[in-house]
Amino acid sequence: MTPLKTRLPIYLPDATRGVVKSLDTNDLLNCGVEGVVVNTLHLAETPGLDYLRKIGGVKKLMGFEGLVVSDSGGWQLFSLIHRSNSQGSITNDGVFFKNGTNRKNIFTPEDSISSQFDIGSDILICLDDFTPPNSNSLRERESVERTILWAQRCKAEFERQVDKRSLSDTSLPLLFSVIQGGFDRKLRAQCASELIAIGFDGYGYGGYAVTENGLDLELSKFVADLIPNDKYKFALGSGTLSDIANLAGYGWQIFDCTLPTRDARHGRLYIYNSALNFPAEYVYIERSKFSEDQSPIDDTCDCHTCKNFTKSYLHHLFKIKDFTAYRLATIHNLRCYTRLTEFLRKPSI
RNA sequence: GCCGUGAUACCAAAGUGGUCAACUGGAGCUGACUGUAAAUCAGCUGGCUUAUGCCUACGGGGGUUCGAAUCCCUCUCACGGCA
Repeated sequence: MTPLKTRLPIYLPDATRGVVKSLDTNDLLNCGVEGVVVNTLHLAETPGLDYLRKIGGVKKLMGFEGLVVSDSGGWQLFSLIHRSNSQGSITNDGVFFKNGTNRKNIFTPEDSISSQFDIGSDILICLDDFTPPNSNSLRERESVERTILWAQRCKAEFERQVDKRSLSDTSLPLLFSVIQGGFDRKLRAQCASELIAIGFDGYGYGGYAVTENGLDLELSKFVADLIPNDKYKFALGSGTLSDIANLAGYGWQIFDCTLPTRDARHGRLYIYNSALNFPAEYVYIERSKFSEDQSPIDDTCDCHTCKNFTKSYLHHLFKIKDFTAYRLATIHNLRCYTRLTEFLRKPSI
């Protein structure tokens, strides 16, 4: 297994379509962001896998040399299917879905893996069967069985692709699978042990871990403990700053979450120390009380935004809806996340 | 001075006899967002108080009517035209 060249824990913002919305790769590096998560399904749609293969993958597309994880695309399909009912269905063969031209497509575990090779990511994720939090036990059981079945097929396809592409041992990407099972610990344990038996480089915390009361911390710990310590532990989709601090304490090492970037675009900015103690106090930058505020968003922050601009200016940019507002806000929120992971990497005294 | 048009809640702007405490924007206030079809979405924004309750409200005053933001008279102000 090729070890990751980065220190852990690490937070990877979501660059679903090959961009962390409103930022370029220089911005990412300046925020201390060392990697991103891209989405297989979205990239397959545009710019397309043929093109990505031709130019040498998404890193070339983005001009980014850092760590790239590709998500399988399963979550999107299920999310779309659940959201807009009857736009698709899930079977053991794969996921059937309708695309923009109303043609019915199937997306299989094999499709997902070969697509991820075209994308050229460092970490590939097996297609898994995502369940929403209100799923019944029958559905959860089905999800676990299918996730295991698909993981086997993904691993087989992974090995096929390695041969086909004549990849050397040093250039092999990592393959992660995802532990499902909802809130049922027996199912989680069963899913984990069967996936571990198949053998992957890392394991993800699957499903929708967040409830009305936020992240289920005890379950997160339980699932982390199911994974051997010589394997990577990826808490998919998590979380808030305080979630990540907690999850890292349980052994989770890799995180991705849309929250900080989306919050930024929606004008909800973080104060580092406050945000660690969830529920956090936020700077809702569009509030009129900031219209003449000459201080930075967070005076403990060393990001480009805080070092150079006042809340007053940010407020103004948001009010006039200039794109720069979203960029500067995203830079700040991301820097909060990298500050946290940098802090968590320090050996505790 | 005469003629015309207009004056609606913080701003803009609907409404021209009852279903209007008043459409809709903006502004404002609270919030939401966790493997991104999200530069998005929700609630509130006259007062008392939280109720299928009362009070005060559509420039001021007066009138018609069972009932007026809506009709009439008058005053004030604004804009346009003619002197």
